[in-house]
Amino acid sequence: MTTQGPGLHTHVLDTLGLEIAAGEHPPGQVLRTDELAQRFDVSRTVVREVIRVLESMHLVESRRRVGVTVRPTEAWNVYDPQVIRWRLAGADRPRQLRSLTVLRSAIEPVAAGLAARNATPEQCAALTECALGMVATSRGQQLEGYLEHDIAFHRIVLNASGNEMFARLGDVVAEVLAGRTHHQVMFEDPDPAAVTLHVRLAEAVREGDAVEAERLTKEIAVGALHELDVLAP
Amino acid sequence: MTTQGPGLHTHVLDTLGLEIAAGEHPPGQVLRTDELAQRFDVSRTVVREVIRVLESMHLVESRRRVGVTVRPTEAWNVYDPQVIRWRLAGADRPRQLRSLTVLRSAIEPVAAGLAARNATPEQCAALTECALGMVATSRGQQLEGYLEHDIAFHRIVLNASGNEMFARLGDVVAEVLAGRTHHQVMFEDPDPAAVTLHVRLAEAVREGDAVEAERLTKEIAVGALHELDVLAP
DNA sequence: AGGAACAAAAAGTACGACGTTTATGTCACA
DNA sequence: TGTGACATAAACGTCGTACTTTTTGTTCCT
Repeated sequence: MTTQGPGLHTHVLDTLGLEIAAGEHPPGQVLRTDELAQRFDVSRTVVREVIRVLESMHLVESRRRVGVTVRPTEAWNVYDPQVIRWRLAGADRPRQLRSLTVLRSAIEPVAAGLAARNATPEQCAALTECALGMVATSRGQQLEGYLEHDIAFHRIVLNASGNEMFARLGDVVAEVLAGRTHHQVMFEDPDPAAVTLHVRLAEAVREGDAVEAERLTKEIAVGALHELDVLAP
Repeated sequence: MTTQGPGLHTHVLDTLGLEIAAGEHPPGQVLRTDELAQRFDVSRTVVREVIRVLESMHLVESRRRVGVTVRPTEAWNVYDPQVIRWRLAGADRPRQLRSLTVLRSAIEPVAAGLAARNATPEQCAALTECALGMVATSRGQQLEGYLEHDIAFHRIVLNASGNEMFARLGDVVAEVLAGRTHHQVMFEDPDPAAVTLHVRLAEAVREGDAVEAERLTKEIAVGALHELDVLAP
């Protein structure tokens, strides 16, 4: 997936963002707007708009008389879903996947605890449905279907937490889960233990058992971390 | 604080971002680039660049023949420090402060635990120094000095965790702490219990006691949450 | 009523010109 | 030889205009 619809601007932005995230333009390198316009065969107007967006993500910095400088990684807006996507597509996907999974392991247990207190009946029902969907697709190479339910499940938990910051992490989680499924062991069925944990988590949330929900989510998280440890360098 | 240096672009971006974050342009409202150009007395070029940045933050959506539509809050990139600053300056600062504090309460304990394992001697020393600075400024209306040390302290912990996603949350924490200090009880000295907890946390990190570091940070977090509950609606 | 052709509105794109800042080199002077 | 003022040029910043494309509303014909 590149990004969205048509548009000259979109193409240039996506290409440049991908390149920078991949480290093809090391920090400190300067890009000239004229050169970029020539390279992509677009007007300087389009390039400038792209630069402005990249600048708002702190991927580059534009200064007069010097040009557009690529900024070091520490400056990047690493929570921007767009940036995350670019980085996950690049070379250090493993590193990125790991740090995002650690982030999940911090957030999701707390979110699950809150969800147990705040989830609406509709959310509980949807959660149970997702868990059942995971069970149904957990065997026989139905990884795409499983992934879909898995993403939906975690998204519901984050939304049900009632905290806006948690809810907006749904996209990040989706990227992580998708990345994990698509770039690691496509030949194995998901861990049965994880499936069970999700089912029990749906129950705990439905029953309003916050501490159990938090505990189960922590277990899911450590499972995910362990999975990364065995499957990645 | 508006944002950064000079530049026509910066001014328009900041003004519009502030207005949208404040809800002055409700979701669904359409802005026309020509109108904006007229209003700010700048060229359409400048307006378009601003729109593109706003669009990358998912604050607006630009479509042909219809105009620039303001998007609902759920779509916003609420992790973008710029967006956070805009929202914190607006009307629903209390709500925002609360959800950010909950986020902190999820992240920082885990980060502190990691910091206890990974912190370098230099980081430990800096941490202790910050804690001492907090003690020194904890009495006698030195709130600005205290804030400075407090921010530095938490930033070090997040950095020392070794996780990039945690580290990049330093700016958010800084905004929260600053917002809390500047918009609530400026007349009271900080809670002595909190000061003690920070000192003990610095010790725990230095000694590599991860579980104690996590526990102490949780205590700090519940203290902050409680403080919000008594001081805000 | 239904659909197809058409017209208008707004953003998207391009281009060329000029302004502004600032890194850098040069020259004079001590 | 070193230092400071000054000129220069390179890059981005801003502007105005003209043209293109897409979407949408309207009108007219069947």
